[in-house]
Amino acid sequence: MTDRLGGGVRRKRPTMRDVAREAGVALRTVSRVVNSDPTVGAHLVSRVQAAISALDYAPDERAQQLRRGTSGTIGAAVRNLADAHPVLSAVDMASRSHGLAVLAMSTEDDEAREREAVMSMCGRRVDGIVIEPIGTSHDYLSAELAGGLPLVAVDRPCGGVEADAVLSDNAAGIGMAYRQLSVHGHRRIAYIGDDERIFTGRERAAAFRACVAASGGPLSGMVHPGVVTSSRVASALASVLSGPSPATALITGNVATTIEALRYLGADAGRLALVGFDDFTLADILRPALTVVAQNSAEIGRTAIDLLTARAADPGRPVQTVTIPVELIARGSGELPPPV
Amino acid sequence: MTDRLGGGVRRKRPTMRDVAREAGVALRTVSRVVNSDPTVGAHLVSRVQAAISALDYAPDERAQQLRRGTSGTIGAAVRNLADAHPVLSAVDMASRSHGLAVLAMSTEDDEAREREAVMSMCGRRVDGIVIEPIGTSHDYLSAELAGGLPLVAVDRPCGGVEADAVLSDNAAGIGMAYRQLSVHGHRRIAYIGDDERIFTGRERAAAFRACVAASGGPLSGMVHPGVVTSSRVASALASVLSGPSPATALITGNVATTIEALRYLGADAGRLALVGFDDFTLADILRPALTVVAQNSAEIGRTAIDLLTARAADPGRPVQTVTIPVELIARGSGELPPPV
DNA sequence: ATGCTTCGGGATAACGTTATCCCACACTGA
DNA sequence: TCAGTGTGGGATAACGTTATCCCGAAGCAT
Repeated sequence: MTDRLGGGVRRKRPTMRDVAREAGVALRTVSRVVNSDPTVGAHLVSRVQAAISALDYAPDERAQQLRRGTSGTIGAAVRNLADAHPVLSAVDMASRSHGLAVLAMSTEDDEAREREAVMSMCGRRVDGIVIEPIGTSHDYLSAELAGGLPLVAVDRPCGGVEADAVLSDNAAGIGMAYRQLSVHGHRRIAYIGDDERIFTGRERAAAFRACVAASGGPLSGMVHPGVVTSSRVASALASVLSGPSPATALITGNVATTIEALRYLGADAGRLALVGFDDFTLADILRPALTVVAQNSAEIGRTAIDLLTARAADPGRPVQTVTIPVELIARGSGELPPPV
Repeated sequence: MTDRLGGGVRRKRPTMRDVAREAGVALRTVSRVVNSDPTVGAHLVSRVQAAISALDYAPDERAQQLRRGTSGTIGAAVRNLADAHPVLSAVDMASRSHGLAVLAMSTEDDEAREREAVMSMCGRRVDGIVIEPIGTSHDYLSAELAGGLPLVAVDRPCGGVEADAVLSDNAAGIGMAYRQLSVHGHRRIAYIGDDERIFTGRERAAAFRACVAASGGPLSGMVHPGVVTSSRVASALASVLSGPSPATALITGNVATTIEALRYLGADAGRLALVGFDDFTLADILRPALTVVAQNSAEIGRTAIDLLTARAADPGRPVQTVTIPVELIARGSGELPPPV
């Protein structure tokens, strides 16, 4: 397990002391040159720089961090590193523009893993954490938060602790999807999505129920939240499409569900109107092309970093939840008419 | 730019010294308890642990790293954090099982960015680096490599320096694709892929030419390497499909090309036999489902970490290039017959 | 009772930086 | 010539750990 690297005899790196000796100056002078302190004479500067490049010296950031008290790194605990992750990418970009590096770790949708990752980041004394929370309770973080750790939840709020959050406007998104299908003549609309123990699953399912209630459509047997597995989506879909008055349209609550639904429908995909929550790369290539509610990942990432820096500057500021608008992208599948 | 966080008054964290004072023991004893040194008496251990949890103490890993001389972190410089990145995910998994964390940074296919990212990792004294090289020359790394930095190139080799590498068997993959199309009756097979300045683009185009030569098929106008843009793929495809004897089958050299080709073909996708290099999530949902040459990302990631740890253990070992087999997954698009 | 071993645990010096002090040197003005 | 004034640059003490020593007390045999 913990075999950490370094068995071999890796040549030790030159330190500031070595540079000082090489240049024939004091340690502190090298530090001054490295930090471009203007109080160093020009020819001393060049002598030190010569020594630096002669020895291939590069400062040890860990020592700098330790001394300075700041790490220049923010942690990003995301659900998954394998799938496309536009938010992580946006976080990376925004961080870079602040001179910060991103320590990305995946939580694999596992509560223990999440905790492990976050604690490891704390141990590394990151200057802040962006988290896509998976666990329902994050009170293990309360000590850190009380200590002033800037933490921003993305996509879902943290449970049990007060923390800044950036969320998508789930209710509005479901509303857009529902309206689009209604406008195109659908009355019997079904929803399949994530487990309601998950925040987004809960919000989206609730929003869907509200839409149905508001429009007076049929509700019973039309809402299928639950863990997203191939078989569960398949059976939910089968039940929704069978019986005397089957659904003519479907809203899927996340990418995984959308894909499983498409897999199940196969060549019959064109028979059922479909709007998926969340966009993905190939949605425009499918036949019919997929109508989606797209989240603004770039904006989410940027906002997360903004909140992080704001809290770092003022740990006492009130906790804030920012909701980012979503957008309906009509590509065809959501505009299919109901069968006559 | 470099505004680093920390403007606010973040409460300072408890240190080992604080714990020692709280528990009424010596500093060193706390360290012993933290590192579970067996030479500490049981009741002292519990007293120290009580103090630790009373103060919410967590050791500063940076100080540990500084003192121990090893960082427990490996850097991963990958082209892109936004797209699906199964190799990064595999690297993350494999690292975790070694007790290592992964510092992931994206290079955005930019040579300067790559250098910046790698140098930043070196400054953080990572124990090793996994890199998906983008630049053609990596001699800025020669000093680090000479110093014993374990570095493994993934997907493409580094240029100008000797370093371990894990590559996919590009030639075999193109061979499989070509054979599959031949077996299904195609004679006029075209190839569109990445720029030949890029290693994989070069290897795959060369392998394709070799296949054509070996089978005695037509070559002229059939090979289109170049930068992958929507317009270039479109015009290449148009040229390949026009004229008196158009191609009846196509091999695409990477995911981006595959997707652009599908976008261009639109509803006509079923008319052209197609095999894509590299698999992706929705390939099985397309109509017709896409036949691909799949790389073994999990194996690539695992092997990279293996090479890394091996070099860390023995910096003097010979540089090694490992080739990972690829696999043809027939889903339909590559098994379409030529039009009669 | 005394000498020897064993073993728990405390000072203290690193690790590679930066920040605080403080001194030595040149320069100016009377 | 001497006091006053910057000013470049060197010792040295942190930052929060761990490793090396070393000491005091207890256990054992004689």
